Amino acid sequence: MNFKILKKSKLSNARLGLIETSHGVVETPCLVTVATQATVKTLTSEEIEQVNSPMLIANTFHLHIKPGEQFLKKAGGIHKFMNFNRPMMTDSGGFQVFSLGFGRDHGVGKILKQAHDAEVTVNQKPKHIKITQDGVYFKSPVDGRPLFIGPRESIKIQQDIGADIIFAFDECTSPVANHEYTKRSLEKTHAWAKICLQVKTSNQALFGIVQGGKYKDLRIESAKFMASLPFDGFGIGGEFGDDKRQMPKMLDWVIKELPEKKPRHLLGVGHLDDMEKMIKCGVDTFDCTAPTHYARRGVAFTSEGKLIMRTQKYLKKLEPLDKNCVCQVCLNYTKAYICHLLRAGEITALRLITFHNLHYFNAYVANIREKIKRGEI
RNA sequence: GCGGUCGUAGUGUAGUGGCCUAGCACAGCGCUCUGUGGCAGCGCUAGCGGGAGUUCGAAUCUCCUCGAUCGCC
Repeated sequence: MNFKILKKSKLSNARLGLIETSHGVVETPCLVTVATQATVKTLTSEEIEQVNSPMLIANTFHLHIKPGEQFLKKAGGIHKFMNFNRPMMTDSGGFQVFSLGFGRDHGVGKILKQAHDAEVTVNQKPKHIKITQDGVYFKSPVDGRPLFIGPRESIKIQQDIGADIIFAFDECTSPVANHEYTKRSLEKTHAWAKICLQVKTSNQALFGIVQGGKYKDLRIESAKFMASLPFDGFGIGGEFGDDKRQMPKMLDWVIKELPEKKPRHLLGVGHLDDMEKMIKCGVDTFDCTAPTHYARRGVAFTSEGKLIMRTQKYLKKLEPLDKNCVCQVCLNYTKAYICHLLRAGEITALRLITFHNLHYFNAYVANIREKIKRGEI
């Protein structure tokens, strides 16, 4: 992988760049489309290209469970397996330490909407997983058999999967973790980061992940630590405070410490109203489930806002989801048809909305790139 | 015309005298979803066909009435 910076904004920390890999070149900033189980749910790989998704991120934990990295390696790697020839990333499994651990216990996501009673303290242990100095014991959601993933295992799996960019194994901490817990967790994440660098033998790009929760001292410490290591780029993980309006401030703490010449990936954040703020902080790539996840709940993103397509008010609307959109769904199908399909329980509705949402999100980011190009942000 | 069975939210149903200010499912409406769980979670709206009686108390018992359905003439 090679990263080139084409332009730096004079108004903000935003920048235009190119990530070059053996599977092609990606213009940044860009949204990385989520393909956890080697698929963008409901779409074929040909369709992923049609919605202009430049890069995908799959998941180590899920692919380890099925079909297994040994098989993926035999199949010629993930690109060949899923017939997708653009750049790909794999997430390390570190997010599952949170989502299957304290996140599940407390029913919280990585971004808190409001104050929460729960607190993660240093002596607390998650109910369903076990975190040790060496890694994490999970139970397979398929058959309950024990799974162990640490930095060595994660890198090994990611090498076999064969994405262009891989991530160091980390512990994504809960937004309700206190300072002491987060500090201890950070020590593990840092130790694991070094191990990841040591054990990697492939020529894949390896990104270290900055953690530290909402705590300024820890975020800065983590960013400095990761920056001191020979990573090819950086992930910014974990949570962003009790209120996502704080996110730009927290990104500033971190990005200030990261080397300018290397790409920065913001993990798991990217609602439409977040994008410009993040990009102005200097984020190059980011991934988010919103376009695809909302699509499967029947919600379409348009220039008129979020449309809940199941409601009966769309049953008779013989017009496209978005009049300004040029995607194949908007050119060929109506709200009435999509509404009918949703209410009839037909899976094609989910496909059509997924296709449109991704096209819409990708166009939205492309527009932000244009703004940087024109010197507007 | 006679006899039987049955009428509970939009739909399908639970409930056979007090634990029913009537439960559930789907539908409707609203909210949630950010390193992903397609068909989810939470909330709201909405009903005992109508009337009279028995009873301390009726969706539940009695009578009348309306409607559905089956059988017989």
